[in-house]
Amino acid sequence: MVDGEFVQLPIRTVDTGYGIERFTWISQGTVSCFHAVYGPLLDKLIRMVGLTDIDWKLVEQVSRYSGIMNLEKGSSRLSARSSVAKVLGVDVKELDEALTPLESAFAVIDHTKSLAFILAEGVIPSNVREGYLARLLFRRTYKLLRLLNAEDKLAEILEAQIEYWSEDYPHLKEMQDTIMEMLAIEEEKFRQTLRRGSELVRQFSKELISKGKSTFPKEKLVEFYDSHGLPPEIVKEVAEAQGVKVEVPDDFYMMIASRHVSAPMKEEAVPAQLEKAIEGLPPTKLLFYEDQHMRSFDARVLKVIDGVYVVLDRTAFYGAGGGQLSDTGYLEFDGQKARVVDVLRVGPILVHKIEGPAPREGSEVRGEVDWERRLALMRYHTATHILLGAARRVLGNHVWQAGAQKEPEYARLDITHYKRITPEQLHEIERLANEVVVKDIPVEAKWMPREQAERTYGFRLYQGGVVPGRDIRVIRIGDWDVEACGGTHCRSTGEVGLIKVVHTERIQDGVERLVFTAGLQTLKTAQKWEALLHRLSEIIGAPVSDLERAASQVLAQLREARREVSRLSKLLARYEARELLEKAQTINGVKIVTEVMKDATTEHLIEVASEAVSQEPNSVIVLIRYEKSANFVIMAGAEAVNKGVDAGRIASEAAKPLGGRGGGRKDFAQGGGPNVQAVKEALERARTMIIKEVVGR
RNA sequence: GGGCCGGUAGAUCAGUCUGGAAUGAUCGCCGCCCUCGCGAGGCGGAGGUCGCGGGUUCAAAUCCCGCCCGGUCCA
Repeated sequence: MVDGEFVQLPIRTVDTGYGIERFTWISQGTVSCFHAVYGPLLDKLIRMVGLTDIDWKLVEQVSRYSGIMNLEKGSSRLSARSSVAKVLGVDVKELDEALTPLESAFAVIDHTKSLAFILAEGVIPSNVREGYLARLLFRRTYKLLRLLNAEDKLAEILEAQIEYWSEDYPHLKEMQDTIMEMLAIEEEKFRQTLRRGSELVRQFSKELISKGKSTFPKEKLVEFYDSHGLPPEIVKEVAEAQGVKVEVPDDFYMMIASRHVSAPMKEEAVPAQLEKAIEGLPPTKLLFYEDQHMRSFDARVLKVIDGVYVVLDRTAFYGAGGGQLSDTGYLEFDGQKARVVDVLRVGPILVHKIEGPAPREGSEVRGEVDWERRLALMRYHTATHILLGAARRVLGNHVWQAGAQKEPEYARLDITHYKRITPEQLHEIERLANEVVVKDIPVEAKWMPREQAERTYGFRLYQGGVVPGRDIRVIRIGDWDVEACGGTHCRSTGEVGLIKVVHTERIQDGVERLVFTAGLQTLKTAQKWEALLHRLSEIIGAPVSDLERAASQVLAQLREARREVSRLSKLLARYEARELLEKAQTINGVKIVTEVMKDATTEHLIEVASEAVSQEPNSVIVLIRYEKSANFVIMAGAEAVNKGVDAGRIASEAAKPLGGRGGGRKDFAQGGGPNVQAVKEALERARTMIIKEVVGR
C-alpha cells in the first residue's frame, strides 16, 4: 500500500503466514523460535528423546549469529555453518555435532504439531493428494526420531501435543482416539516398508559383493526410494553393514523430483465452438431449483447450434454436477419430438444436446423430463447424504466424502477411512441409514449466504468440495446431515426407500468405496441374487439352505479325483515304460524307443519317458502325441548322455518335418509342429540321429 | 492423475532377463525315530488354478496386450 493506494507487487505470491511465529519469538527473546512457541512442551520433548547434554550457552551464541548463515541453494549443511563457526571461534564439525540433534528435536516438535492438526481435520495418511502430505509428515518425523534413537516415543510426543494444544483447540482432544489409531497404523505400514526394503537392499548388496563391486550405484539409490519408499539414509545403513560403500548425493531429493515432471492434467472440455456460440446469452433460469419435482415445462428457444445443441431461456432438465448425471427426456414442438440425450453446463448456461428434429430459434417448446430416471437419481442423491451421515457416526468424524457418482442402476459413495470397513460396521451403517429412511425426515433445500451457512454448520458443508458463489444451496436432513449441494433431492427420506450397500472396495489407500442401491432398484438387486442362488442350487443339485456344504463337498471331491488321476497316470507310466523298453532296438548297448502315443497329454509323455530312463539309464526315449498339432518328448538316460546323445539336438532336428521347432537340454528336450501327417517321419529322423550319435564314437 | 516395483506352497521368497519336468528353497504343518517328558536334532510326508483374461509359440510362471490387487514416489 502506497499513500493509501493498493499497488500491485511485481512478484505475486501466496502469503501462508509462516512468519507469524517469528513475532512471538522476537517478543520473547528466547534462544530459538521453538522455545517461544512451544515453551514447556519443548523441554518435555527434549527430555523424552534423551538429549541431556546440550550446551545452551553455545546455542544462545549461535542464535545471535544465525542471520549470517549461508543458505544458498545447493550448499551443504557444513558450509552453511562455517561462517557462524568462524565468528564464534569453534570448530565447524564440533558445532555441527552439537546442533544437529537439537535441530532434529525442533523439527520433530514442529512436525508432530502439524500432524496432530492435520489428522484432527480428518486427513487420512495415504498415497495420494493431501493424504500423501500427512504420510510424508509422519515419515519425516519418524526418520528424525530414528536418528535420535527415539522412534518409540512418537506416540507419546503426539499425545503431549494433543494435550498441550487442545486447551485452545478442543476438537484435537475429541479426535484423539482416532488420531492415535491412525498413527499406529501408519507406523506399522512404514515399518513394513522398511523391513521389505531393507531385505531388498541386503540382497542387492550381496549381489554387488559377489560381483566384486563395493560401491552402491546412484541409480539404485534412486530406485530404492522411488519404487520402494526406502530413504537413502536407511539404504546406506543396511548396505554398509554388508560392506558396500554408499554415498548419498546432496541433491538426492532434487533428482527424485526431476524424475517426475509430469504432463498437465487434461480436462474434459465442452466443445470450444459451443462456448463461443453461446457467448452473450443470458443465464438459463433453473426451474429444478424452484421446484425439484417439476416434470414438464414450457420454454423459448434462444439458440440452436449445429442442429444439435439447444439453449432455452429456462429449463427443468438438470445439468450434470455434484456426481449426479444430467437428465434426459424430450423437447416437443410443432407436433414434433426431439430426444434430449445430455445437458451440458457452460458457465451459467445449460445446453441441451438433442437427437432428432431441431426446433426453430425463437419458437416455444415443451420440455418433458424422463421422470423415472430422474426419480432414481434423486433417490440416490438423498441416499448418498443419508449414508454419509451414517458412515460418520459409525466410523468417526474423520470420514469425508471423497467422491460420489449416481447412475440409474446403482450409486457409489467414496469415503475417507484409514482401514477396511468390517462387515459388522457396514451392517451398522446400513441399519442407521435405513432407520433415517423409515423416520421419513423432511429434506430441506435452502439458499443461504455463504458466511451464514458456514457459521451455522461449519466446513462439514463442503463434502463434495467447496462450492462457488456468494449464496450457496444447503441441503439439510433434520439433524442427520447438512451439505452444500446443487443436486436434486427427495422431499423426505421416506421417498428414498430401502438402501443396501451391495459392494465395498478400497479404491486407494485411505479411501473406501460404497456401492449401493435404493428404492425399487434394491428390490431388483435382491431378486437378481435370489435367482442366482436358485440357479446355483440347480447346478449343484442341493437345496439353497444346503448350498454351502454341497459346494465345498464338490470341490473336495474334485481335488480328490485330480489326485487319483495323477496317481494312476504315474502308475500307468511305469507299465508303459517297461513295455516300451522291451520293444526297444539296442544299438551299442543303448536302448532306443520311438513311439506314437496319439491321445496322451504331453505331461503323460514326460511321465512315461522319465520312468523309462530311470528304469534303464542306458536308453533314449522319443514319444510323440498329436491332435491338431504334434508334440514330442525326448529323454536320454544318464549313460546314453555319456555316450554322446544330445536330446536337444535331436529335438531340433526331429521338429523339422513337423514344420515347428524344438530344443532343450541333453537329457530332456521337447518339440513339435503343426504337420501331424509327418509324425512317423519325425520319429524316423530322431532314430537316425540317435543311431548316428551312439555309433559315432 | 502420472511414473516405477511386486503378485509362485499356510508364511517369506528363488526361478522370469536368455520359453523346454515347479525332483523349487527356508520357516511353519503332519508322521516316525531319539527322550521319563519337553526342547533340540535325525528321517519321511502332505501342501501349487505360478493374480485374472486374451495373444504369440510345437511349448508360457517366463515374451506381448488388457484388467484386478498390493506397495511406492511425484503432482
